[in-house]
Amino acid sequence: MSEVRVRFPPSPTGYLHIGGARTALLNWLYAKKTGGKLILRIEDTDEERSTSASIDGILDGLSWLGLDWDEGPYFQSSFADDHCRAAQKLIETGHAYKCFCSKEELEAKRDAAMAAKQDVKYDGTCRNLSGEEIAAREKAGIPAVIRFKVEKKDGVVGYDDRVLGRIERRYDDIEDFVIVRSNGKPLYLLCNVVDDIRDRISHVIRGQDHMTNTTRQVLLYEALGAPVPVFAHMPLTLDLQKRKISKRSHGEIVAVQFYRERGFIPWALCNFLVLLGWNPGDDREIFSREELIEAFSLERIGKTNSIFNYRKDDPKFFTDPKAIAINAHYLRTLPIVEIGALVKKHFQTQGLWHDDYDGPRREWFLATLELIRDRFHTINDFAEAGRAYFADDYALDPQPLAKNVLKHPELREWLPGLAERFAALKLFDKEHTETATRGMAEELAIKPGILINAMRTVLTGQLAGPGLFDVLVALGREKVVARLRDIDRLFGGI
RNA sequence: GUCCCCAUCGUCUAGUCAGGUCCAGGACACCGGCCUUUCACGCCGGCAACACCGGUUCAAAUCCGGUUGGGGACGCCA
Repeated sequence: MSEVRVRFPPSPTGYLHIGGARTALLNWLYAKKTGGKLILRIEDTDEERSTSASIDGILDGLSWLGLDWDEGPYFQSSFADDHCRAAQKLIETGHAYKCFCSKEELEAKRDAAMAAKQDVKYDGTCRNLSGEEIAAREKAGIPAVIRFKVEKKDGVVGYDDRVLGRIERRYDDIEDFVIVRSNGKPLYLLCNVVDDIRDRISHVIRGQDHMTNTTRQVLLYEALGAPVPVFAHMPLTLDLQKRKISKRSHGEIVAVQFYRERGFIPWALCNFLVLLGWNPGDDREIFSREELIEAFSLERIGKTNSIFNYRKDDPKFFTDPKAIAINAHYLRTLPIVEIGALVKKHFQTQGLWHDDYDGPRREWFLATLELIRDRFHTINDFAEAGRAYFADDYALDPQPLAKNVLKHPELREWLPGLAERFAALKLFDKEHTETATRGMAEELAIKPGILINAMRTVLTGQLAGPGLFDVLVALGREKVVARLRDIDRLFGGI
């Protein structure tokens, strides 16, 4: 068995979206699994829509996801000569011909056929022009495209799909498709095959939306005298209305970049994406890289399209709930130093980072992340719901403020009083702060919960959080005392 | 209209190739309970699906046929 070589060939016409990321991921996994190579090739032959910003975005997205490649990025546009030579060869060997039908004519015919609910295949007008007829048209300066000449014969062309099984299509059902534009630029169908041959691609893993391309491309491989690679068509990812997910209709929610901005852990996103249309055959759903590579196989890719369960404007879930759940799982189970590294990056962009956190305060920093991470869903939560641990400009959630603080005006006395007790404590630790708090509640003949819940809200801005006395220790005496003394500011507005 | 693919809980899916161990298993979400000064985590429990109709068989989610439904493709886009 020769070397496995797979490729990811994005067209740089937008950002990397999760469908593309999923394709890249599966190719990457197969390469890793087999010890093969992943080739990255930018398919930029549509010069009008290709942008360099898009190329950067795709490369950034892949890097962020941790999907590395072994060769490339190659640029399809730099192999234009190969593509043209292949087209020329196809004409010379009788596998292709020039077609002088105008775009307008063809469009008119196609529209008419569609309207009449007829088949819309090319009618073969130029298929059998004589040498003289061709010469005459060329002399007259009529622009021509090059079409592939599909053999007129009974039978089928087919391939053995590693996911779907044997796929066949009758020659009769395949029209003479265009492989070179009238401006001389070869089209995707041809370029893609020529590049895959040159790059010695052994397995083509791509979406089911390419299935009709594949049968035509098999014809090209054969005409070009090249071995046909193994194909594996993966199911598509659809939205709740069962439409293909796309930037145009779904916006940022399908962009890898969006998940990066919202505080996703890169591998968590990969883990979620691989489960859309693949499973290991047992009940596992969480995989380390190594585990996933070990478990992966093309045969376990499903045949059924899956739905990306995202509801626009859902107040509770900003994306597919399962994606969030997987991310949250990683957030609370990854080694805390890994979380620390991710939080550091985010804090740096938020102006919350202090170099101390990598130095003398490192232990405190990591312990605090450990304390609060259990109820967070994304890395961004550390700077939002967790802000009070790292800065003084944290927001107070109005709901708990009303419920836990403003409801008890006596807290204007109690909390500063408690602050003084804390200030006087020999040791500011869990045990002593708890004793002081409960002691005061007893003296006041109130439930300790009143003081505890009030403190949680005042000190963290939140309704809920870790055990309060852990919070006190994490914040440290200085901040706790200052925030409790300053209680009046909260009542100022009433 | 033509061609191709697909069809199990709301969603992701196991089971289908080698029919019985499946009155269908897991996960997410949802609902209830335990734990807890709060919330979350964790644990326990619940709700919830074999698209339909025929056929084959002692036996069908599983095999066969049809119907319906969904998706994809039908560009001088990739």
